[in-house]
Amino acid sequence: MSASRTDEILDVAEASIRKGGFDAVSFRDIAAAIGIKSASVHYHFPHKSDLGRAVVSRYGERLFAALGAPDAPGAAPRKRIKRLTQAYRDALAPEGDACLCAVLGAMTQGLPEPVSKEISAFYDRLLGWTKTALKGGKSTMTPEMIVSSLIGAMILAVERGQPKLLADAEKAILAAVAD
Amino acid sequence: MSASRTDEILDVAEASIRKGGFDAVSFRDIAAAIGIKSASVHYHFPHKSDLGRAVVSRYGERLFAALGAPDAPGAAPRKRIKRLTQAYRDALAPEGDACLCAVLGAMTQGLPEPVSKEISAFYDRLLGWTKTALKGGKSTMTPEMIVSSLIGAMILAVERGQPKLLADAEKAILAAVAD
DNA sequence: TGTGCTGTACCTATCACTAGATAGTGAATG
DNA sequence: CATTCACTATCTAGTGATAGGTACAGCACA
Repeated sequence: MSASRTDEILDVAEASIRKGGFDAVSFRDIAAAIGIKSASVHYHFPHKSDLGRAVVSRYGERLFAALGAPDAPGAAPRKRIKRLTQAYRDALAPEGDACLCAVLGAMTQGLPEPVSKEISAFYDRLLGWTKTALKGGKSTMTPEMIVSSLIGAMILAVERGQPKLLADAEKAILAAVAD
Repeated sequence: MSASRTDEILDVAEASIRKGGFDAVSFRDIAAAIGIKSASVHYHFPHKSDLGRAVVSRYGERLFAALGAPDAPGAAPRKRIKRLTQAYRDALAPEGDACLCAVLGAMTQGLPEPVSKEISAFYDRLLGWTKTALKGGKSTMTPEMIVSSLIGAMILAVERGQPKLLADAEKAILAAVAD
């Protein structure tokens, strides 16, 4: 009912990617997980690259919806950046899997071009958001440093099994940003 | 001549992993790259997990050899940490591929257990080295923060095609460490 | 009647992995 | 000295499993 078939497929695909990378996704496994056949998955996403692109795209849409406008009036830079760090902590939360784009960003080289382009667009947008969000305040960290420290913290937090590492990164980032 | 067959295999495997993750490695491709047959690769590394473990293990040995003792007399903490950041920059240098353990760290969940154990041991050792290296000095960054910022910077540097991002991380780390 | 979605059945390619034969080497043995 | 033995490293040939992807039929609903 609730979720469309397309969304069901994307849900399973996203979870698989976050657990084991792009190659961990298989049409058969996705189909089995939601109770259809692999040919039906191909109907919605003819090629695997279509599926990958869609997963990344939806992930981005959701993230930026959660972040809100980076230049929303009334929100100070520190508060905006806090929304960003919070989003990363939320991404880690439920299963202890790494954020989608941390995983895919780590191995863009080996992905189908449509997917790596989509990842690239995601980071274009994320860095742009962060840059705008910092405007009007003072930061000792560049947008790139903020984002990369979140990526690294997430990866190490997952590997070590220590969510605290991501919280530490958040603290360091917020300490570097003043309104 | 120089390199043993085992090393030749590990060279190709490491390059493949760094480009496309663990699943990008195939016995056939490795064999073809060095002019033998896949069955011969299996002779040296019966299972893929053996190969993965060996790649990570050799990578670690080389890195720690380059880092030297973390408590070598006469070397100040700042200088020691600089060796660490330099090692990461060297790892990025030749091909623009990400560091092996950044890639594998990003997706430990989907790896054969022997490989993920080896990755875990690598980070145990790396964090231990960094902790010891910081002794006697003052740092506003924990060992975990130093390592995770290098991981994140390397991943974003590769994705963006901007090696400078890793240099920026180095600067920030060195600024946080005082003798 | 057409459109949207799912099914069955199948394709070819690739995967990790194995059995067993072959050739070369070096040391021990007659 | 010649032979045998054990070992190393490679090959050919093949296994069964799984991958992405396709052709086409059926079915429900408008």
